Amino acid sequence: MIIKAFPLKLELNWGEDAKLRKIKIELNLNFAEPLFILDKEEEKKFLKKFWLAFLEYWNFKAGFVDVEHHMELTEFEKQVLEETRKIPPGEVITYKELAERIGCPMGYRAVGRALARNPLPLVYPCHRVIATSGYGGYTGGLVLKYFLLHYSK
DNA sequence: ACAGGTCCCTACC
DNA sequence: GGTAGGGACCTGT
Repeated sequence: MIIKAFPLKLELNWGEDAKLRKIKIELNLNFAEPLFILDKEEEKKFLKKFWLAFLEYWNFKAGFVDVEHHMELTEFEKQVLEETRKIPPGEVITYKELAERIGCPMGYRAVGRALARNPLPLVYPCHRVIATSGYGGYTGGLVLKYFLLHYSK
């Protein structure tokens, strides 16, 4: 399923259990395109769920997209992602700060690695974690990270 | 064993 | 005083 919420393009993968597995996110500046593209008719019911949660985030009513999902990750990785949800919208913390918050002060590098594997951007707002020296990295590209931080929160 | 979405101290300019 | 280089730290494959 593809959703085009200008200037974002989201590609969503759902499990048979109707839980979200993966989001691929990228910038898409072509606005003359259909908003939703469903692979199968039965995806309609997932779409509604997601779209409502997405709008809450998009309209600054929620700090992240709160939707049912399933992830195959280690405890450490889950802990890292969970911690990103505690960062208030509009604020950022560093990889090091996040490492300290989960009680692993020397693990900032492992934190970066865990964030790089985040299968659900926006559901876990990993874009709010930056480097002490600047923006750090983002799997969807730094331009996207910059956009999310400054125009979306 | 190696690779990271890092950090920080050290040179050098 | 800015920045390039390198070693150290931690986790997952």
